[in-house]
Amino acid sequence: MRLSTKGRYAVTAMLDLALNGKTGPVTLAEISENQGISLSYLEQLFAALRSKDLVRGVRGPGGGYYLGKSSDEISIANIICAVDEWVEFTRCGGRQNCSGGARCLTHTLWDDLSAEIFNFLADISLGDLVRRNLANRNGRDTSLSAVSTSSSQAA
Amino acid sequence: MRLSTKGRYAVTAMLDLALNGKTGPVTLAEISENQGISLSYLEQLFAALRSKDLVRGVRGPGGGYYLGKSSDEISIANIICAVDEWVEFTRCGGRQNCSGGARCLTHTLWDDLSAEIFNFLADISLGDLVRRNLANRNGRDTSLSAVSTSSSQAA
DNA sequence: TAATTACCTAGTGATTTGGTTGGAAATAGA
DNA sequence: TCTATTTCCAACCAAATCACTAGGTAATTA
Repeated sequence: MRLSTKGRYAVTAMLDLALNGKTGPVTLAEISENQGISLSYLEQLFAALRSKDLVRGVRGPGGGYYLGKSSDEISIANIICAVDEWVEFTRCGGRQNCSGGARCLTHTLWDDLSAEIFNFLADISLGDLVRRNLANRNGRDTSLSAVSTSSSQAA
Repeated sequence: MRLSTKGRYAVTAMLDLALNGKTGPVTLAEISENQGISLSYLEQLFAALRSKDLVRGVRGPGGGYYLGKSSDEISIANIICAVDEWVEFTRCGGRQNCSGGARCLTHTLWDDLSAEIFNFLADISLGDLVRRNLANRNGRDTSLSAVSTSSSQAA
Protein backbone atom coordinates (compact mmCIF):
# COMPACT_ATOMS: atom_id res chain seq x y z
CA MET A 1 0.00 0.00 0.00
CA ARG A 2 1.04 3.52 -0.49
CA LEU A 3 -0.20 6.61 1.25
CA SER A 4 1.56 9.78 0.15
CA THR A 5 0.75 13.44 -0.28
CA LYS A 6 -0.45 12.59 -3.77
CA GLY A 7 -3.14 10.38 -2.29
CA ARG A 8 -3.94 13.08 0.22
CA TYR A 9 -4.49 15.60 -2.56
CA ALA A 10 -6.78 13.19 -4.33
CA VAL A 11 -8.83 12.46 -1.21
CA THR A 12 -9.01 16.16 -0.39
CA ALA A 13 -10.20 17.01 -3.89
CA MET A 14 -12.79 14.24 -3.83
CA LEU A 15 -14.04 15.49 -0.48
CA ASP A 16 -14.39 18.96 -1.93
CA LEU A 17 -16.33 17.47 -4.82
CA ALA A 18 -18.60 15.51 -2.49
CA LEU A 19 -19.29 18.59 -0.39
CA ASN A 20 -19.86 21.09 -3.20
CA GLY A 21 -21.22 18.92 -5.98
CA LYS A 22 -24.78 18.61 -4.69
CA THR A 23 -26.15 21.40 -6.88
CA GLY A 24 -24.13 20.94 -10.07
CA PRO A 25 -20.74 20.13 -11.52
CA VAL A 26 -17.67 21.53 -9.79
CA THR A 27 -14.85 22.94 -11.89
CA LEU A 28 -11.25 22.06 -11.25
CA ALA A 29 -10.61 25.80 -11.05
CA GLU A 30 -12.86 25.96 -8.00
CA ILE A 31 -11.20 23.00 -6.32
CA SER A 32 -7.81 24.48 -7.14
CA GLU A 33 -8.88 27.71 -5.49
CA ASN A 34 -10.49 26.02 -2.49
CA GLN A 35 -7.77 23.50 -1.77
CA GLY A 36 -4.66 25.31 -2.93
CA ILE A 37 -3.71 22.66 -5.47
CA SER A 38 -2.44 23.67 -8.90
CA LEU A 39 -4.95 23.30 -11.72
CA SER A 40 -2.74 21.17 -13.92
CA TYR A 41 -1.86 18.83 -11.10
CA LEU A 42 -5.56 18.42 -10.41
CA GLU A 43 -6.06 17.62 -14.08
CA GLN A 44 -3.55 14.80 -13.79
CA LEU A 45 -5.15 13.45 -10.66
CA PHE A 46 -8.63 13.63 -12.18
CA ALA A 47 -7.45 11.85 -15.31
CA ALA A 48 -6.59 8.91 -13.06
CA LEU A 49 -9.80 9.22 -11.06
CA ARG A 50 -11.83 9.38 -14.26
CA SER A 51 -10.21 6.26 -15.67
CA LYS A 52 -11.47 4.43 -12.58
CA ASP A 53 -14.96 5.93 -12.97
CA LEU A 54 -14.68 7.75 -9.67
CA VAL A 55 -15.53 11.07 -11.34
CA ARG A 56 -17.38 12.09 -14.48
CA GLY A 57 -16.37 15.16 -16.48
CA VAL A 58 -18.67 17.53 -18.37
CA ARG A 59 -17.06 19.79 -20.91
CA GLY A 60 -17.95 23.27 -22.00
CA PRO A 61 -19.20 26.32 -20.14
CA GLY A 62 -21.08 25.37 -17.00
CA GLY A 63 -19.26 22.06 -17.05
CA GLY A 64 -17.04 20.52 -14.43
CA TYR A 65 -16.90 17.25 -12.54
CA TYR A 66 -19.48 15.07 -10.84
CA LEU A 67 -18.78 12.11 -8.63
CA GLY A 68 -18.78 9.01 -10.80
CA LYS A 69 -21.00 7.20 -8.32
CA SER A 70 -22.65 7.75 -4.96
CA SER A 71 -20.33 9.01 -2.24
CA ASP A 72 -21.22 5.88 -0.27
CA GLU A 73 -19.87 3.72 -3.06
CA ILE A 74 -16.49 5.45 -3.14
CA SER A 75 -14.03 4.30 -0.51
CA ILE A 76 -10.84 6.06 0.52
CA ALA A 77 -8.95 3.00 -0.71
CA ASN A 78 -10.55 3.42 -4.14
CA ILE A 79 -9.29 6.98 -4.38
CA ILE A 80 -5.78 6.30 -3.17
CA CYS A 81 -5.40 3.26 -5.40
CA ALA A 82 -6.58 5.25 -8.42
CA VAL A 83 -3.84 7.87 -8.16
CA ASP A 84 -1.11 5.92 -6.38
CA GLU A 85 -0.88 2.87 -8.62
CA TRP A 86 -1.47 0.22 -5.97
CA VAL A 87 2.04 -1.13 -5.46
CA GLU A 88 2.09 -4.89 -5.67
CA PHE A 89 3.81 -6.34 -2.63
CA THR A 90 6.90 -8.41 -3.21
CA ARG A 91 5.73 -11.75 -1.98
CA CYS A 92 8.68 -13.64 -3.46
CA GLY A 93 6.68 -14.25 -6.63
CA GLY A 94 4.98 -17.24 -5.06
CA ARG A 95 7.53 -19.40 -3.30
CA GLN A 96 10.66 -19.31 -5.42
CA ASN A 97 14.14 -18.61 -4.11
CA CYS A 98 12.89 -17.46 -0.75
CA SER A 99 16.06 -18.14 1.15
CA GLY A 100 15.76 -19.73 4.53
CA GLY A 101 12.06 -19.20 5.02
CA ALA A 102 12.63 -16.16 7.23
CA ARG A 103 12.09 -14.02 4.20
CA CYS A 104 8.81 -15.62 3.22
CA LEU A 105 7.66 -15.39 6.82
CA THR A 106 8.06 -11.66 7.13
CA HIS A 107 6.70 -11.17 3.62
CA THR A 108 3.57 -13.03 4.59
CA LEU A 109 3.24 -10.99 7.76
CA TRP A 110 3.65 -7.79 5.83
CA ASP A 111 1.15 -8.86 3.21
CA ASP A 112 -1.39 -9.65 5.92
CA LEU A 113 -0.83 -6.29 7.53
CA SER A 114 -1.13 -4.52 4.19
CA ALA A 115 -4.40 -6.26 3.50
CA GLU A 116 -5.61 -5.15 6.90
CA ILE A 117 -4.72 -1.54 6.19
CA PHE A 118 -6.41 -1.77 2.83
CA ASN A 119 -9.58 -3.19 4.34
CA PHE A 120 -9.56 -0.42 6.89
CA LEU A 121 -9.46 2.24 4.16
CA ALA A 122 -11.91 0.33 2.00
CA ASP A 123 -14.44 0.47 4.81
CA ILE A 124 -14.43 4.25 4.98
CA SER A 125 -16.42 5.98 2.27
CA LEU A 126 -16.58 9.59 1.16
CA GLY A 127 -20.13 9.56 2.46
CA ASP A 128 -18.91 8.50 5.89
CA LEU A 129 -16.56 11.47 6.04
CA VAL A 130 -19.21 13.93 4.92
CA ARG A 131 -21.83 12.62 7.33
CA ARG A 132 -19.35 12.60 10.15
CA ASN A 133 -18.66 16.25 9.55
CA LEU A 134 -22.32 17.25 9.33
CA ALA A 135 -23.06 15.34 12.53
CA ASN A 136 -20.06 16.93 14.19
CA ARG A 137 -20.94 20.56 13.62
CA ASN A 138 -20.78 21.46 17.28
CA GLY A 139 -20.54 18.06 18.90
CA ARG A 140 -17.30 16.16 19.35
CA ASP A 141 -15.52 12.93 18.64
CA THR A 142 -18.07 11.21 16.47
CA SER A 143 -16.69 7.87 15.45
CA LEU A 144 -15.58 7.88 11.84
CA SER A 145 -16.50 4.37 10.83
CA ALA A 146 -17.59 1.12 12.37
CA VAL A 147 -13.97 0.57 13.27
CA SER A 148 -12.93 2.42 16.39
CA THR A 149 -11.26 0.44 19.12
CA SER A 150 -8.26 2.66 19.65
CA SER A 151 -6.56 3.06 22.98
CA SER A 152 -3.31 1.96 24.60
CA GLN A 153 -0.50 3.38 22.49
CA ALA A 154 0.09 6.93 21.37
CA ALA A 155 2.84 8.58 19.35
CA MET B 1 0.61 10.05 7.36
CA ARG B 2 2.93 8.37 4.98
CA LEU B 3 3.14 4.74 4.09
CA SER B 4 5.80 4.05 1.49
CA THR B 5 8.19 1.29 0.56
CA LYS B 6 10.65 2.82 3.00
CA GLY B 7 8.24 2.17 5.84
CA ARG B 8 7.61 -1.31 4.49
CA TYR B 9 11.32 -2.07 4.56
CA ALA B 10 11.53 -0.86 8.13
CA VAL B 11 8.55 -2.92 9.28
CA THR B 12 9.87 -5.97 7.45
CA ALA B 13 13.28 -5.60 9.04
CA MET B 14 11.79 -5.15 12.50
CA LEU B 15 9.67 -8.24 11.98
CA ASP B 16 12.78 -10.19 11.06
CA LEU B 17 14.42 -8.88 14.19
CA ALA B 18 11.45 -9.84 16.35
CA LEU B 19 11.36 -13.33 14.87
CA ASN B 20 15.09 -14.09 14.97
CA GLY B 21 16.28 -12.04 17.93
CA LYS B 22 15.09 -14.39 20.66
CA THR B 23 18.48 -16.07 21.10
CA GLY B 24 20.87 -13.19 20.56
CA PRO B 25 21.56 -10.08 18.53
CA VAL B 26 20.80 -10.15 14.81
CA THR B 27 23.27 -8.60 12.40
CA LEU B 28 22.21 -6.30 9.62
CA ALA B 29 24.06 -8.64 7.27
CA GLU B 30 21.62 -11.42 8.20
CA ILE B 31 18.58 -9.20 7.73
CA SER B 32 20.03 -7.99 4.45
CA GLU B 33 20.40 -11.58 3.32
CA ASN B 34 16.99 -12.67 4.59
CA GLN B 35 14.97 -9.75 3.30
CA GLY B 36 16.90 -8.73 0.22
CA ILE B 37 17.57 -5.19 1.41
CA SER B 38 20.97 -3.63 0.86
CA LEU B 39 23.18 -3.46 3.93
CA SER B 40 23.83 0.25 3.66
CA TYR B 41 20.18 1.06 3.27
CA LEU B 42 19.45 -0.99 6.36
CA GLU B 43 22.10 0.99 8.19
CA GLN B 44 20.28 4.19 7.34
CA LEU B 45 16.95 2.79 8.44
CA PHE B 46 18.40 1.45 11.69
CA ALA B 47 20.04 4.77 12.45
CA ALA B 48 16.55 6.25 12.49
CA LEU B 49 15.10 3.33 14.46
CA ARG B 50 17.91 3.58 16.98
CA SER B 51 17.37 7.29 17.51
CA LYS B 52 13.79 6.44 18.52
CA ASP B 53 14.98 3.65 20.85
CA LEU B 54 13.19 1.02 18.80
CA VAL B 55 16.41 -0.97 18.43
CA ARG B 56 19.66 -1.26 20.39
CA GLY B 57 22.97 -1.91 18.65
CA VAL B 58 25.89 -3.95 19.98
CA ARG B 59 29.21 -3.47 18.24
CA GLY B 60 32.00 -5.89 17.62
CA PRO B 61 32.11 -9.57 16.73
CA GLY B 62 29.00 -11.38 17.89
CA GLY B 63 27.22 -8.04 17.93
CA GLY B 64 24.13 -6.95 16.08
CA TYR B 65 20.78 -5.47 16.97
CA TYR B 66 18.24 -6.16 19.69
CA LEU B 67 14.76 -4.74 19.86
CA GLY B 68 14.89 -1.61 21.97
CA LYS B 69 11.85 -2.70 23.97
CA SER B 70 9.37 -5.54 24.11
CA SER B 71 7.73 -6.39 20.80
CA ASP B 72 4.41 -5.63 22.44
CA GLU B 73 5.53 -2.09 23.15
CA ILE B 74 6.49 -1.39 19.53
CA SER B 75 3.61 -0.46 17.25
CA ILE B 76 3.66 -0.40 13.47
CA ALA B 77 2.98 3.33 13.68
CA ASN B 78 6.11 3.75 15.82
CA ILE B 79 8.24 2.09 13.16
CA ILE B 80 6.81 3.96 10.21
CA CYS B 81 7.02 7.30 11.98
CA ALA B 82 10.66 6.66 12.89
CA VAL B 83 11.81 6.25 9.30
CA ASP B 84 9.23 8.31 7.45
CA GLU B 85 9.43 11.53 9.40
CA TRP B 86 5.78 11.81 10.37
CA VAL B 87 4.56 14.44 7.93
CA GLU B 88 2.64 17.16 9.70
CA PHE B 89 -0.73 17.70 8.07
CA THR B 90 -1.39 21.07 6.54
CA ARG B 91 -4.25 22.23 8.66
CA CYS B 92 -4.01 25.82 7.49
CA GLY B 93 -1.67 26.65 10.36
CA GLY B 94 -4.61 27.10 12.69
CA ARG B 95 -7.31 29.15 11.03
CA GLN B 96 -5.53 31.83 8.98
CA ASN B 97 -6.30 32.65 5.36
CA CYS B 98 -8.44 29.57 4.86
CA SER B 99 -10.46 30.87 1.97
CA GLY B 100 -14.17 30.21 2.02
CA GLY B 101 -14.24 27.58 4.71
CA ALA B 102 -14.46 24.77 2.17
CA ARG B 103 -10.72 24.38 2.47
CA CYS B 104 -10.73 24.18 6.26
CA LEU B 105 -13.59 21.74 6.06
CA THR B 106 -11.78 19.21 3.90
CA HIS B 107 -8.58 19.77 5.85
CA THR B 108 -10.38 18.89 9.03
CA LEU B 109 -11.91 15.83 7.44
CA TRP B 110 -8.53 14.72 6.17
CA ASP B 111 -6.91 15.31 9.53
CA ASP B 112 -9.56 13.21 11.23
CA LEU B 113 -9.05 10.43 8.74
CA SER B 114 -5.30 10.60 9.17
CA ALA B 115 -5.66 10.34 12.92
CA GLU B 116 -7.87 7.32 12.42
CA ILE B 117 -5.28 5.60 10.22
CA PHE B 118 -2.60 6.40 12.75
CA ASN B 119 -4.64 4.94 15.60
CA PHE B 120 -5.22 1.83 13.56
CA LEU B 121 -1.51 1.32 13.02
CA ALA B 122 -0.70 2.29 16.60
CA ASP B 123 -2.96 -0.50 17.82
CA ILE B 124 -1.02 -3.21 16.01
CA SER B 125 2.26 -4.23 17.65
CA LEU B 126 5.13 -6.32 16.42
CA GLY B 127 4.10 -8.85 19.02
CA ASP B 128 0.62 -9.05 17.51
CA LEU B 129 2.07 -9.89 14.12
CA VAL B 130 4.42 -12.53 15.50
CA ARG B 131 1.72 -14.18 17.62
CA ARG B 132 -0.70 -14.14 14.73
CA ASN B 133 1.80 -16.00 12.64
CA LEU B 134 2.58 -18.60 15.31
CA ALA B 135 -1.12 -19.16 15.92
CA ASN B 136 -1.69 -19.44 12.19
CA ARG B 137 0.84 -22.16 11.43
CA ASN B 138 -1.74 -24.49 9.90
CA GLY B 139 -4.96 -22.72 10.76
CA ARG B 140 -6.40 -19.87 8.77
CA ASP B 141 -7.60 -16.31 8.96
CA THR B 142 -6.71 -15.47 12.51
CA SER B 143 -7.72 -11.92 13.18
CA LEU B 144 -4.73 -9.63 13.28
CA SER B 145 -5.73 -7.23 16.01
CA ALA B 146 -8.76 -6.28 18.05
CA VAL B 147 -9.87 -4.28 15.04
CA SER B 148 -11.56 -6.39 12.39
CA THR B 149 -14.98 -5.33 11.24
CA SER B 150 -14.37 -5.42 7.53
CA SER B 151 -17.07 -6.26 5.04
CA SER B 152 -19.10 -4.37 2.45
CA GLN B 153 -16.57 -2.88 0.04
CA ALA B 154 -13.76 -4.58 -1.81
CA ALA B 155 -11.20 -3.40 -4.35
C1' DT C 1 -18.26 32.84 -33.24
C1' DA C 2 -16.36 33.29 -28.78
C1' DA C 3 -15.87 31.88 -24.25
C1' DT C 4 -15.50 28.15 -21.22
C1' DT C 5 -14.33 23.93 -19.68
C1' DA C 6 -12.47 19.21 -19.84
C1' DC C 7 -8.80 16.68 -21.81
C1' DC C 8 -4.02 15.68 -23.46
C1' DT C 9 1.26 15.76 -23.91
C1' DA C 10 5.68 17.22 -22.82
C1' DG C 11 8.88 19.05 -19.88
C1' DT C 12 11.12 20.69 -15.26
C1' DG C 13 13.24 21.66 -10.66
C1' DA C 14 13.09 19.73 -6.22
C1' DT C 15 12.80 15.93 -3.36
C1' DT C 16 12.81 11.08 -2.18
C1' DT C 17 14.37 6.27 -2.89
C1' DG C 18 17.41 2.90 -2.58
C1' DG C 19 22.00 2.22 -3.04
C1' DT C 20 27.38 2.66 -3.23
C1' DT C 21 31.78 3.94 -1.45
C1' DG C 22 34.92 4.65 2.02
C1' DG C 23 35.80 5.02 6.02
C1' DA C 24 35.95 5.34 11.82
C1' DA C 25 34.95 3.44 16.51
C1' DA C 26 34.01 -0.39 19.46
C1' DT C 27 34.51 -5.11 20.79
C1' DA C 28 35.51 -10.32 20.90
C1' DG C 29 38.68 -13.71 20.26
C1' DA C 30 43.55 -15.30 18.66
C1' DT D 1 48.25 -6.76 21.06
C1' DC D 2 46.56 -7.88 16.65
C1' DT D 3 42.78 -9.00 13.68
C1' DA D 4 38.28 -9.80 12.33
C1' DT D 5 33.77 -8.37 13.00
C1' DT D 6 30.27 -5.34 13.55
C1' DT D 7 27.96 -0.99 14.36
C1' DC D 8 28.28 3.73 13.23
C1' DC D 9 28.88 7.74 10.10
C1' DA D 10 29.34 10.92 6.01
C1' DA D 11 29.35 11.88 1.39
C1' DC D 12 27.75 10.96 -2.94
C1' DC D 13 24.79 9.00 -6.84
C1' DA D 14 21.19 7.33 -10.46
C1' DA D 15 16.58 6.73 -10.90
C1' DA D 16 12.06 7.64 -9.71
C1' DT D 17 8.47 10.55 -7.98
C1' DC D 18 6.22 15.05 -6.78
C1' DA D 19 4.02 19.04 -7.79
C1' DC D 20 3.92 22.11 -11.13
C1' DT D 21 4.28 24.88 -15.79
C1' DA D 22 3.42 25.45 -20.64
C1' DG D 23 0.95 24.86 -24.63
C1' DG D 24 -2.05 23.00 -26.76
C1' DT D 25 -6.98 20.25 -28.72
C1' DA D 26 -11.93 18.87 -28.28
C1' DA D 27 -16.46 19.58 -26.78
C1' DT D 28 -20.10 22.47 -25.34
C1' DT D 29 -22.89 26.75 -24.29
C1' DA D 30 -24.53 31.29 -25.27
